[in-house]
Formats: sequence, structure tokens, C-alpha cells
Amino acid sequence: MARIIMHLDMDSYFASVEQQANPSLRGIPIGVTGRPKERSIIVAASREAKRWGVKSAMPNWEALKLCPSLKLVSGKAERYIATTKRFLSILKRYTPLLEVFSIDEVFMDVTQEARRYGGPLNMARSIKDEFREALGECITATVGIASNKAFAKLIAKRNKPNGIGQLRDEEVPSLLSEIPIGEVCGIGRRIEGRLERVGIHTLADLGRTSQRYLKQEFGVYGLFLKEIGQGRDPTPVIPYTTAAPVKSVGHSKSLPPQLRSIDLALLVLRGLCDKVGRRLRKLGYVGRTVYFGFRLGSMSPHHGKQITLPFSTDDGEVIYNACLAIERKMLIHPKNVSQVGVSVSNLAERRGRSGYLLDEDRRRERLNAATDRIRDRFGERAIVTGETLLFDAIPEHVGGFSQGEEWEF
DNA sequence: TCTGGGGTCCTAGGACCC
DNA sequence: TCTGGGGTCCTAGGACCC
Repeated sequence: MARIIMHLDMDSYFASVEQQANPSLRGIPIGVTGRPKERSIIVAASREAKRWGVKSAMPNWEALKLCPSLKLVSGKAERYIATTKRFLSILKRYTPLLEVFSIDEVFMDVTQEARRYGGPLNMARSIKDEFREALGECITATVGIASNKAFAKLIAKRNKPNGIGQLRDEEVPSLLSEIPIGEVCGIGRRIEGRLERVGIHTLADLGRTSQRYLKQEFGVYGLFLKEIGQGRDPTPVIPYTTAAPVKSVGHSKSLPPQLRSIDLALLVLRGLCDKVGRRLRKLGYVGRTVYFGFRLGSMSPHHGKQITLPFSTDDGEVIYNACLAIERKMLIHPKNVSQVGVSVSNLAERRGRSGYLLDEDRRRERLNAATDRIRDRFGERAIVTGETLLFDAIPEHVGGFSQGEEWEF
């Protein structure tokens, strides 16, 4: 039996949440960003702003050039997370087969449940009604319905905003020859370019290409490409209840152009390492592999190295020292460091107290536990180090949220 | 004399997503 | 006057072990 998959995608999500929270922002072009005025990017554009050509990931200055009346609003992550928890708790009543794809996108396998609602279209209408009741007029979603994830997502995109679209199996063949390959989630600029160069422009073209060739050119990914080209996508919906635990925890930060030195970068790095340690402890994980990365100049590629420690840690200072060890090896040019980042992977669940041998380590562990307790009660800013203060002075950005995000709803 | 096969861990880099 | 920050997965080669 064919599956019935829904993809639900919130419309202009962060912008809609802001408009819902603040009536004076309704009906006007707004762009949610890190900090207005600072060099930053648009994370979400309201429907009105999109009409002017403003898109997410666009630098603020460019957005303002396109739309001089654009109102920049600084993003409030907690607000979006809270709203997401609210709509997820509604959705989980429709099916337990609910995959949280990002902060504003969800996949649902409603093969079993759709009939109860008189079909998936009615089910989608019912969801949207409930959303309007619970979230308000401004916050809407678009639903795409198909027999697999890739096409459900595609159909949702084509029905934005505030729409419902269903792709029936008999409509698939004619659609394949219409859809440019780049429209599919999973085919980015690089792969698109490589396919275009050999004359593959639409999904139908892809479907006609031999599997052997695709496998040879793209490895296992070629198999996925072949399936997509034939209107299939066997990927299952992975319910949030069985989702894989996080694989890595990291933070990175860009430095303002006038402050791009390795010295400042290391100071900022100290704050990032503390943040990573804090998050690891919150998640109950320890990690062994530390990656330290940086960029020289805005458009330069990322450089970095990782090392694997002989032990696991959740301590910001240990993570920082590992970064320093890498930094010394890499001999970074002291000028023009535009971004630093740190990430810890090779994670394992923390089991009780670690078998620390040194008094110093035990002292650190107690210190971390104490500051964590204070921050839990009084907020992240209740205790800060000197480095953190400096770190806070650098503009913060609101971004997307990962699949690894812990959702309790 | 230079020969086999299987496996794990680690690192770097590339591609993709929101 | 070039634009953030958070992730995932795959591949390939080298080190090392039996």
C-alpha cells in the first residue's frame, strides 16, 4: 500500500511569529535578523518583504537596498522554540509518526490515520484550523501531501504560502518533466551543476539516466538520484521518539572586521568552548573529538583540524586547551581571522562521575556543577567570565535549529 | 623472501540542509 | 562593501592490529 506522507512547512516562520506577537509589525515588510544595523543577514522575511525580493540569507544591506522601508527586527530564539513546541504538541495528536526536520518543518506519515479524517486533504485542513486557533492568524503553515518525503516537501514548496497541495501518483510522470533538478531537497548547487553539464535538467532526465552512470559519478548518492528521477523516495519518516541522539555539539562566531586578530579570536574561542561544555553537560554527554576551525577573510573557505583525546570531556577548559593545541600546530596568520568555531563529536552518554585522578579535575567538575546550577536558576548571564563579557559584545545571530535539537513537547 | 585479507580508528574534505 | 550559525552524511587514505 502506498504511503501517505505530509510535509508541513511554516510560512515565513520567524517573521510570522514576530508579527503575531507585535501587531504593529503586521502588514509591513519586516526582516528578522541577528542585530539590526550590524552587519548581519536576514534570517526570515515576512510575506510583505518577500514581495520586494527580500530573501533569507541575504545580507541586511542588500535587503535594505531592495526594500528601503524594510523593518529589521532582532530575532528571539526562545519565542520560536516555544511556538514550535506548541504546534508540535498539536501535531503529535494526529500521528506518532512525526519527524521534526527543523524548527519549522515536520514530516508525518499519516498512512494509517488519514482515513479517519476523510482523507489527507481534510486532515491537513483540520490541522490548519487548529493552528489558527492555537497560534493566531499570522502564523500559518503550508502542507504538501505525496507518497514520499521528497515529493511531499516539493509540493509544499510549490503551494506556499498558507496552502495545501496533494500530488497523486497518476500525476507524477507529467510532473517529472516539469521539475528542474535543483528544486529537490538534496540536490544542491554543486550536484545541480554537474548534472546540468551532462544535459540533465529535469527530474525526468534524471530518471532516464542509467543507474550505473549515476552510481559511478555520485557514489551511493547516485542511487538516491535515480529514485528521485522516477518519482520515488524510499526514505522513511523517522519519528521523534526514536530519532538518533545528537552527534556533535558546536559553536562558531564571526568577528567584526576591525577586530580580526588571532588574539581576539582565541578570547572569543574561550567563550565558545564554555558554551559547548555547558551544552554537553545539559545534554548529559561527554565527547572525545575536538574540532577547531577558522576562516581568514569573509569569503575564504573553512580551515580546521580535529584531534581525538585519550579521554572524554564536558569541560569548557579542556575543550579550549585542545583547541589551543591545534592552533599552535596550524600556525594561523595573526591577522584577518574572520571566524572561529569549535565542535565536539564522538559523543557518549555521561555515566555518573568520571574516573578523574587529579584533584584539579575534581575541582573543575565541582566548579562546573556549581555554575550550572546557578545558571539553571538565574539564567545564562548570571555568571560570566571576563572572556564571556567580551564575547557577548559581539553581535549574536539567530539561526536555524538542527535536527539534533532536543524537543520536549 | 615480500605476501593476504579483514577490521577499526582517525583525519580531512566535500556536499547538503535549515 | 561581500554574509550567520547550527548541523548531517559520505568518501578516501593512512595507521595500526590480528
